[in-house]
Amino acid sequence: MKLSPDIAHQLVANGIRLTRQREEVFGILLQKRDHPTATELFLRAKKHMPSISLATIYNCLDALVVSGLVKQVNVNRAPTRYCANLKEHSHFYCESCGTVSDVETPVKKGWSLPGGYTVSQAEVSLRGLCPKCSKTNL
Amino acid sequence: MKLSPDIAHQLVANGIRLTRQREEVFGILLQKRDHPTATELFLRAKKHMPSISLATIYNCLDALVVSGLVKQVNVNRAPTRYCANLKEHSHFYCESCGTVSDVETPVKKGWSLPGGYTVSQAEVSLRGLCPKCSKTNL
DNA sequence: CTAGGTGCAAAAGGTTTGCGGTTAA
DNA sequence: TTAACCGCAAACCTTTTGCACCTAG
Repeated sequence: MKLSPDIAHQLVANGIRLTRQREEVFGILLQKRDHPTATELFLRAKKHMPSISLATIYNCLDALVVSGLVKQVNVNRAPTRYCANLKEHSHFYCESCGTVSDVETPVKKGWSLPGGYTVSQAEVSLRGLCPKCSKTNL
Repeated sequence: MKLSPDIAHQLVANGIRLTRQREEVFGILLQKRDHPTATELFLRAKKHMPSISLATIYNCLDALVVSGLVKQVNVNRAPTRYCANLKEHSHFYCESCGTVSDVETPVKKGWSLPGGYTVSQAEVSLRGLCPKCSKTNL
């Protein structure tokens, strides 16, 4: 997992230390892009680092989010999920199999909002059936 | 609060009973369109119906959401909020004062998603500064 | 060396569940 | 009448917090 240089740079730029735990969490997020929850990350991290604690997972996630390496994704009525894809994209929650996948954002750039609102962040959440489940449900 | 005919029709169409508690919860949602959380709804409902319980608020919300009278709104890392505005719109979360307001959806209809995804629901969540806070922060 | 991070355990919300009594239809 | 619903309390799950020990810089 040769990612230290990148992550180190980003963390240092935000005055945050690089620790083995943060590397581990970030590495997992890069490995399998399935938007795990904090608890899922905890279980996976324990395989390589049995002594890691859930509180540390949350701490690491905060550090990674603050330094812009990771984004939070919220799906209705479900625990927060995390993702390391920083390109502009939307999240698609499959109502059949529950997976969350990145999809191309079906909207054009240039958000103009009447009424004096200053937009700093936009998130598009989609729900429906993923390609796999669309076929199965025929 | 003369809303029984509408709500009754919608509920009955979904095989759900009209109860005083559900009327109360729906009424509150219509009164002050500030996207309250379940706990906020509970506190407001208790003023007119002191014996109502939080579990009932959740039950009522489920019934209202299932029957399409109310929508759920999720803001990152915050409790679920509810809204009775069924027109197409987005939600704007003000990072300064924490209010959630309905705003015109800055995207055009006709979501076309490549790759075989079937979209059943789309939600656009925006974050930033509301008009009031934009002025204050000058 | 030492500020910041880790691990543990306990607490704090938000939400769900089980159950005896109540009520809309 | 009776299936659905209510209120209560306990359970559940995610997330936060406090604190002693540890470690990256």
